[in-house]
Amino acid sequence: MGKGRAPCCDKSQVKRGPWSPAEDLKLIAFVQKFGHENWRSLPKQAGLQRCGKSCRLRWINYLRPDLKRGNFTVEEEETIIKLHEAFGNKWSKIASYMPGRTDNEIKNVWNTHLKKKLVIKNSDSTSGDESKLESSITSPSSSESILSNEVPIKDSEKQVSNNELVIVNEDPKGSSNSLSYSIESNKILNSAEIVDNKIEQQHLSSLESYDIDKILEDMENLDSLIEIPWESDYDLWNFIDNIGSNDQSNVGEESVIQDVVENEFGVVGEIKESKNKEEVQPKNYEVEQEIDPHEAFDFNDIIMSDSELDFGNIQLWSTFSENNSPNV
DNA sequence: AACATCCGCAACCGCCTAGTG
DNA sequence: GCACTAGGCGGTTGCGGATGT
Repeated sequence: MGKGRAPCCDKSQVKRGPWSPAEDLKLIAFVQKFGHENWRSLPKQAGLQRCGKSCRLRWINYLRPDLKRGNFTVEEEETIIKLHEAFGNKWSKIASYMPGRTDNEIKNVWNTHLKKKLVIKNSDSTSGDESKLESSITSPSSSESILSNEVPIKDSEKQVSNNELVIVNEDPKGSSNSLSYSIESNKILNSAEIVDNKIEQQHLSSLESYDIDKILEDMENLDSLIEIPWESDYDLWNFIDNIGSNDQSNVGEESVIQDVVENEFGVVGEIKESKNKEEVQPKNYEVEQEIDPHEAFDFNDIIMSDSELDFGNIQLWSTFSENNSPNV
């Protein structure tokens, strides 16, 4: 071995830059089936021309099903500020106290919003107004649901609006361990997020005096409370939604994607009404380059019955069972 | 309308650390 | 204790959309 650190992979052999939907699906499908015990070997096995690190990052920061997505709430921002006071730039540490948020996301929010805000706040501290920080990144709009993943919470923890329906079955014993969720009218809502939000609100309300022990305790409880379903990704779904409605390129791959979507995610028919057809091409996605089929694993392998799936805590929106109201 | 600038965020880079032999 | 590997982490970059001129 020569001097210096060996590169984690051969940069000339791997694709870089934004991930395509097809790459995402391959990664998701592979991780769902085989897990990610070895990121280094994963790309080759999954038929991805990506560095293992890149796959790991993509999974952790974007594809992981338990990600919350959407804008940060004022409470979350305040939590970040408090945790940053305690831990400094230990983003992963901070992220560990904020389920559904990634260290990268928190880091970005800090660098782009909160740092500036704190500077302003400090310079204005003579004004004496120590009221809550006004969130510049929180969209208050209640008209968004699936797009922003900001799901308004009603007292009953059930959300029924227009064509959207989420059923949250509360355990009559109060353990909150059983969740059900539904997809109606081609819209998907993340019920776990509703519960997540509720718990977080309780959790945050207990944070007034910033009790780290309390946070830790809640976090432990959180792990046992929530089973998180596959969370829809707007761009991905939007892309998939429009597969077949545009040009006829990559027809084979599109049909595979469609199969995966229908068989694995339990979604049939249109996924979402596109408000604006100019949005058809998702932001930040590239046109997928063909991957050598001899290198790639057989995509059909990943299309399996629910009984074959064992994702532990990570669960896709699996095809509904006979009674059409699956329990997670 | 065209161009310049700003801003947010996904992705990359390289160092650090833990695990293993 | 050392060498090596892979995963994790924090800092940084660069693309693309939003906004300003």
